[in-house]
Amino acid sequence: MAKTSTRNGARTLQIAEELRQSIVRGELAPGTVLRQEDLAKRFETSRTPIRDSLRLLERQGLVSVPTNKGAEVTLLNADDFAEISEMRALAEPLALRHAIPNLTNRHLEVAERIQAKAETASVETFSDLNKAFHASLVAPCNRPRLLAHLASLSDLNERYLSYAVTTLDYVARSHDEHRELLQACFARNADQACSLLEQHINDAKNSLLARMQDARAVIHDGGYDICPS
Amino acid sequence: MAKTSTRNGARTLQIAEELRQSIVRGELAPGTVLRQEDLAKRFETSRTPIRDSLRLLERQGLVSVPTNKGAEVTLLNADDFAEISEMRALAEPLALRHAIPNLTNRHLEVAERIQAKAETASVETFSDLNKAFHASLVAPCNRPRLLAHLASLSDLNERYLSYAVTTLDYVARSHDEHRELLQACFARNADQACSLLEQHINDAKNSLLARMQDARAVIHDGGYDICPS
DNA sequence: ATTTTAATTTTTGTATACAAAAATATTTAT
DNA sequence: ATAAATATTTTTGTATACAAAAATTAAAAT
Repeated sequence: MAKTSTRNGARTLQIAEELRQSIVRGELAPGTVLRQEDLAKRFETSRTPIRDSLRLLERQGLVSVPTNKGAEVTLLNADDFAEISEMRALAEPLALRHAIPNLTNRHLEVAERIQAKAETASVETFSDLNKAFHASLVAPCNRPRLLAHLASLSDLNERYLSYAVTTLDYVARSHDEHRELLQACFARNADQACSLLEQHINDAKNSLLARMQDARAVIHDGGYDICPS
Repeated sequence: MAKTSTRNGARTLQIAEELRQSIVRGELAPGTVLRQEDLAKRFETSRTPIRDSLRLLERQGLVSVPTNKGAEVTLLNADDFAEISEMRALAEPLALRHAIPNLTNRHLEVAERIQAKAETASVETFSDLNKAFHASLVAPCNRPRLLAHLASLSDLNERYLSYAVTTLDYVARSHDEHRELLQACFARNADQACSLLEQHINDAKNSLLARMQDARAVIHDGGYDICPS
């Protein structure tokens, strides 16, 4: 929270990153209105870098910044999650297909290590490591725009994971699927790897959508948003 | 250029839009450094809204805004164009598939009218109408994130089109493909429409890549960027 | 003459002050 | 008491001033 680095320019990025984590981890609930003055106080700075940070977060789809109104942490809902999953299921296998010819064993060992860590990790760090695992496999695809697109989708996905991964049945299956995917990558079997990845993303979608349906049924029947606050 | 509306907040969006057009149309060449003070003078405002605008354009991938350095109109190169085309070839047929069940004849007539206009349009307005045609077909897909993604890719694509569409052989083929695509949509033949759309995007990619190769060979053999300025 | 270093200028980042819009509270009329 | 209108407060948008970083120019050393 405190001002650790006073270097010019870096501050804005630092604030954006801290806010990003707060949002992704759910500390800043969906629908929360972010007052510029409050944030300025929290980060011991003026409103100018705060406004810059909010623009960066808007680009990542984590807040909406309507003119003349307070910025708002974007809401989560089932349709949105389904859409994000659909886009990932399309784009990530493409990236993996291009990455596989460039994947060295070193790359795969890094992915393996991340996965091992994820399997013993707490619920809080799971979604972070899950994201890192996916990123590590597609990283060598040599397509910066595609990677940026996936990173953005991955961040959005992480938010939903943090919210919905409270029971561990999905997590166990996810680990199995990651292991299987790793095997296909080690074998450099592009078709199988891409197919497994697509399935994995769709599995996650279906599991979480089912959970969201349940949660909705319990909390408020008619509503739609997870956290209308 | 002049201040037409002084309403609070709207100014930033207006500036961003005007800059966007300048960049997409090529009036602001790739690699051009954008000085905040210069832009402030041009738009008769202060640097604050200029900085906001630059952030918005950064989100659209039209400028890069490194800290403590001047913002720069992003460069164009063949790899980048190929990547953008690849992403469009994947995402746009998906959107079309979801749109077709919702496509009314009204929608298609609008698309037809845009296409008719495009066929008699000047080179300057062609890329604009081309973008509008594509947008009109996928609009009813009911997936806001996917549409935003496509809009962003479409803007980037427009830049390349503006640069490379100087001869009209590609334009003629593009018109044919658009007409064929429209027929498939009128027939509500989703498979055919999606396949035609994918082909159309790949055709455009190959045509323009070939042109870029030629241009490169003429202007500077070793280089890569179209406009290294 | 060339390279390195230092001084200067330019440009961006941040803080603060003021203006415009939105939200809230108050008053007034019914 | 309720609803509409008005006044007040709060909050965002913009302009300006100052600080820090980068770029440029000038000077010095080799």
